[in-house]
Amino acid sequence: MIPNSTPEQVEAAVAGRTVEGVERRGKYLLLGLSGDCWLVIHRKMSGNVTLSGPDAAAARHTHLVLWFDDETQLRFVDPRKFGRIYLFPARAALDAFLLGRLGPEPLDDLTAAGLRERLARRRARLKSLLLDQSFLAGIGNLYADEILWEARLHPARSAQSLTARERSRLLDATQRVLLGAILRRGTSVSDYVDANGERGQNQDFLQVYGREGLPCPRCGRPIIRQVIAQRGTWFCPGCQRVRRP
DNA sequence: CCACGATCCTGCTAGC
DNA sequence: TGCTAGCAGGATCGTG
Repeated sequence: MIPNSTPEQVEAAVAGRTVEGVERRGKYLLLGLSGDCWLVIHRKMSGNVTLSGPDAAAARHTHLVLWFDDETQLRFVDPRKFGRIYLFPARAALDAFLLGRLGPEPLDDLTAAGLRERLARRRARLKSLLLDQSFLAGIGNLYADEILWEARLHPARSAQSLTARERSRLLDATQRVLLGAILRRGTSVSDYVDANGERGQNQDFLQVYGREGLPCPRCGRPIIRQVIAQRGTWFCPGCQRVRRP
């Protein structure tokens, strides 16, 4: 689970250091330690990062525990072991790693002109693009489906086929869906909990994801599920059409 | 450039 | 009740 280091090196690197800052870029959690050392965690499918007291029961599949002076523990628990822990000896090395993998932050760095230029260079289907972290950072399978529903766009539409109006809807939908999910402190469709062990609320507000057969909240047609871009994809065949009716 | 399959793992559940 | 096939919040690599 440590692609660019070893457990021994991680242990040696974190010992005695102070956490000076916590950042996020895409789906990567960045822990800035004293002396320009960076510990980076990606939760992938099933990982959770929590803070707990020293006496809290140890969950199965705990792979990393950071002990702080005040007895607090940061724990990384990941049953499927898809999660990854990286160690970078300097911010420059971390930035180089992220630069090659991540596109702009949808809520911070994305403009209408920026999105237009990025879409113009691509022919892929919208669903594939939204899942592509180098196109936009941080969007996963369920948010991709929710965004495309909100924007009334078919997941198999090709990027360069979008009209200016549709591009605008896509940008608005992306930001609205992500902001809504953040406001509700995340989507716990399964085991996700935040650092305090609290489940999010956004799973109770999903419009299409995981809702095959249920009526579209907008037009009432039953939601359908198809595999698109290798992933389960839920959308409304009534208001998300490849071509206008 | 793009689509797709395989791969890394464990746990849950729908269906028989 | 017990078994098993299928599916799951992700990303990478190789093939065509």
